[in-house]
Amino acid sequence: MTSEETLEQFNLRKTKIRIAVLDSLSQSAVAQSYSTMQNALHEFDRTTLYRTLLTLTEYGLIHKAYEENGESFYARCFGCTEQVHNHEHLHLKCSSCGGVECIEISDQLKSSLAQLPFQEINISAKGDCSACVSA
Amino acid sequence: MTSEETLEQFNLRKTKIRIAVLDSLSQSAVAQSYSTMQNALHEFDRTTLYRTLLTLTEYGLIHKAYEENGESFYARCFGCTEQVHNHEHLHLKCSSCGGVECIEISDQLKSSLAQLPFQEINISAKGDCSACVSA
DNA sequence: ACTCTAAATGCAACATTGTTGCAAAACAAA
DNA sequence: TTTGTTTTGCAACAATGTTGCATTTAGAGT
Repeated sequence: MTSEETLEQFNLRKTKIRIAVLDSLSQSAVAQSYSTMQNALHEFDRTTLYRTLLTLTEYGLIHKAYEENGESFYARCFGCTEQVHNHEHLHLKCSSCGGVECIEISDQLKSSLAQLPFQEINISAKGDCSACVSA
Repeated sequence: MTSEETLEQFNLRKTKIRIAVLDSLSQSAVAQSYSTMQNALHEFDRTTLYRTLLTLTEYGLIHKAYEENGESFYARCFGCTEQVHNHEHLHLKCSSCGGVECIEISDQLKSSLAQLPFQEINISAKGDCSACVSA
């Protein structure tokens, strides 16, 4: 599904920056930092980017995968809605390249987490991402 | 063990702010935000607080329990050293009071996490903290 | 107690991000 | 195309992250 179709599906206006952000995150294997996106989308005002990320997060199209020292990383959501967030993966901050990767978790870990009486459980870890390991 | 004794054990100078930060976090049941500490320790410069938190984190006396929207929460470490971090608990951000609580995790979850090939695994969740639930 | 040296602090300064208000521009429906 | 609503761009400010440097302090030795 294209970014335009996705926005349409969620009844969101198809603006340039929303399409650009969705396109960018959809094509990226790793989560992108706010500053990276700001550089890539320098044609837009940073406030607009800020609010775009808020809106897309609110509607469950993207999620904040990782945050450290004031730097936020965003990734495309798959299978999330405004009501149900399905983030059954962990976020790996690469000690080598600094990137953030979303990684699927085992069924065992999923069931352990499912027993917890909390919402929006998020696991982050540090290590080497797949790109850096294979390099 | 007193904060002074702890600092001595780690070969850290016993300065006023370090003792104050350790005392404060040791007595607190929940993690404290940077801004909270800054208000409580307004006699010290915020840069000094910033560097104190860095140093105490580096030596494993405290840890950053949670970070969201640029607000960091710190908690006392127990059983951590500079080399080995033993953060086998999750950090619960209370949807009600906004506080951050450290919660022990089950052995099952611990063993699931132990199988992962990553370091510094951190679990955060949102829900109601024990104080707000019982209130 | 005094001195010395390394470490820590306070202050200034700047970058980045978070956040809000408001007028102008863009979008979507009629 | 017109119109009403939403979004954007810009200004502005707060908070935090971060560094450099001169001053002060802590701890060791005398």
